[in-house]
Amino acid sequence: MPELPEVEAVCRRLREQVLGATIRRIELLRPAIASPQTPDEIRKLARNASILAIERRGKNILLHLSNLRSIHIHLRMTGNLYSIPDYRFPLASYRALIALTDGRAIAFGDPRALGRLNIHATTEINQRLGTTTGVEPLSPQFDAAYLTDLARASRLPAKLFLMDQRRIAGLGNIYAAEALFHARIHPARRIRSVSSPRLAALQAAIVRILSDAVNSVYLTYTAPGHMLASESETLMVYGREGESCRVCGRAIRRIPQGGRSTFYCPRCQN
DNA sequence: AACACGACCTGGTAGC
DNA sequence: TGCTACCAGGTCGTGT
Repeated sequence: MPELPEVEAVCRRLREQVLGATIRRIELLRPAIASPQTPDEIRKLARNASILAIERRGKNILLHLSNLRSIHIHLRMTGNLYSIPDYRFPLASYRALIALTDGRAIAFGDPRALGRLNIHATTEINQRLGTTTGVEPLSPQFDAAYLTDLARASRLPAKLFLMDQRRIAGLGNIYAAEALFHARIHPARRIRSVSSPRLAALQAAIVRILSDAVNSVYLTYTAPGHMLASESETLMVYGREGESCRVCGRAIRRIPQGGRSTFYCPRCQN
């Protein structure tokens, strides 16, 4: 579910609420989310550690601990994290609880249970994420020239190119489709064949869409199952198959790409 | 090396 | 009502 803006919102909220807190115990209500690590292992690796920093990298969340280890969480499709005042009455969708010494807890809610929680040495995690997550699209490093270089080196269709976390980290199915609409690029078009001005427009669209979403999502992304409500009105193509394009009026189309649905306007995007 | 595809999970909804 | 089929914001492992 969550793409970069939602994950960023989760991190900001956690920073406000649990930065500096000490972990008393981690309870894995669904042990498989940590596999191959066991609940015992997870408990031992986090015991009595405090949360010194909370970092987002792409869609990954890192809780850096005082014991040189980090809790690595990926929300996948339906995950969410929020601090709760009392962990004695967990919801059925909770997959893990990080109990804090002050009595509160961080709940890892995830109806589909596809999310992940692991703990490793911080250096180890850094190493792994270094190879699996690419540039931060909201960092200064991500400019038109950077995107153009990436594009010229790829043979992928535009949509799949944007979804590849090793190149650009944080775009998912919704924002990739939206960015392509704003840059007027057909999602099936090979990214390397897109003109430089269009790539510059794409870079600008990515930054603008993600920035806007980070700000609006931060206000609304709280309870589980409550995500795109506020922005669904501003989506131009995602989830709008058969509805008319907000720019030209043509019917929005849906095509499969990489096993997922891609939405686009057949007139505006080419 | 660069794909496609199933697996991993649950819940909601459309259609019969 | 109840069943089935399909869909969902992500990633990984395996196969061609």
